[in-house]
Amino acid sequence: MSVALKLFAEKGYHASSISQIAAKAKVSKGLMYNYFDSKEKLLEKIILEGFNALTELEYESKRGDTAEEQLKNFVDSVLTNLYSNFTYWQLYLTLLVHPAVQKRFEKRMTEFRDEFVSYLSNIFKRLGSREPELDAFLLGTFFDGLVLNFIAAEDAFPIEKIKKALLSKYIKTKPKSKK
Amino acid sequence: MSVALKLFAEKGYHASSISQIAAKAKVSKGLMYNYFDSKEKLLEKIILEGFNALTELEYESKRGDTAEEQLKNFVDSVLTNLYSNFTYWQLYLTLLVHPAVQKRFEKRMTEFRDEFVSYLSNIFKRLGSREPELDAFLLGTFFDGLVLNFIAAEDAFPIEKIKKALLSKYIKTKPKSKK
DNA sequence: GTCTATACCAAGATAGAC
DNA sequence: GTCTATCTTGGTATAGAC
Repeated sequence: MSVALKLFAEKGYHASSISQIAAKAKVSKGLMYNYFDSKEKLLEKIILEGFNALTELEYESKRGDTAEEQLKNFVDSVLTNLYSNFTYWQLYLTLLVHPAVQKRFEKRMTEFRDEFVSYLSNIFKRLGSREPELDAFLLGTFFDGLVLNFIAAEDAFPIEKIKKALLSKYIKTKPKSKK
Repeated sequence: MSVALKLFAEKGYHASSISQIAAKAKVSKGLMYNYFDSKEKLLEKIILEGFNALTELEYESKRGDTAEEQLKNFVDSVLTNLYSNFTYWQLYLTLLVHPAVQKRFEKRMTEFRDEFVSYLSNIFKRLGSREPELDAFLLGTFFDGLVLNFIAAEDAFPIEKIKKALLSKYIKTKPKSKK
């Protein structure tokens, strides 16, 4: 499955053949069908597993007491996860991009995204934002852009710089009155 | 070519067959090969044409005298273009997402992106940003996220709201008269 | 320019031996 | 569980008639 994930993410579902996957995984083509009913079922399994990983991320990121801390942890988790689960994110992107594929996982993805946004807007509300939902949406959108850029140009990607910049944009460390 | 563009963008290059394209375009499969040497050459032609459209956008967006005006026009052009060239953007995304495909157009894409970013950072410099390159990069990344979201959920996308929010984030106007 | 017919191949999937 | 051999389908691409 990890071999298949990698191939699907890198070259796309249709461009990756069972033969290639089997060869890279060092098993025969026939054996593949002992473990997975079809190529499509294989994709499905991988995607569902990927969603689980993202859900863990969701819990993990909800640490901290103050809104500032929580936002910091959130940004941190997302970016760290972007590194360690690179391939999952890449696959997730291919789903977003192709509505045809996406349809089958739409519900789960919308659920997932809604939770993210509602959690974020709660933080923004407590940070004093006048339009917390909009701010949450904007940050979420920015994250999507990040994922995209990171995947397109992994190396030339100043992730630490971005983290700092993001936080300083959103968290106004007020010179006069601190909370 | 427009039929092929649509299919490639929606279902992906490999998932779209010459037969499908021919059928939708109401010509025979055989005739396709009179106009295009191969499926790959067809893709190539489409992509290059798409780049040209984006280049036009680039010129179009460079209107205005003050930095504020220019930024506004820039944001405006990008979002308007997102509407009207939806399918091109979608195809452009599929390229970004799959490094294997991307390699062949990497140079052109990097060129294109660099121009965008350098133009934007010039604007930010004149707006008084302390880190104009970073700001330009952040906005560029945000745009990518926008494209992604717009494609994934075209309908539920509050594009006008976003435009306003973006501009008010970057352009500090004294909030007085109009609402 | 446009079609039909067809060559050729690689893909997904199955059968059956061990 | 694992393999090899094989079936079937659908894909890209070509040939050749009109």
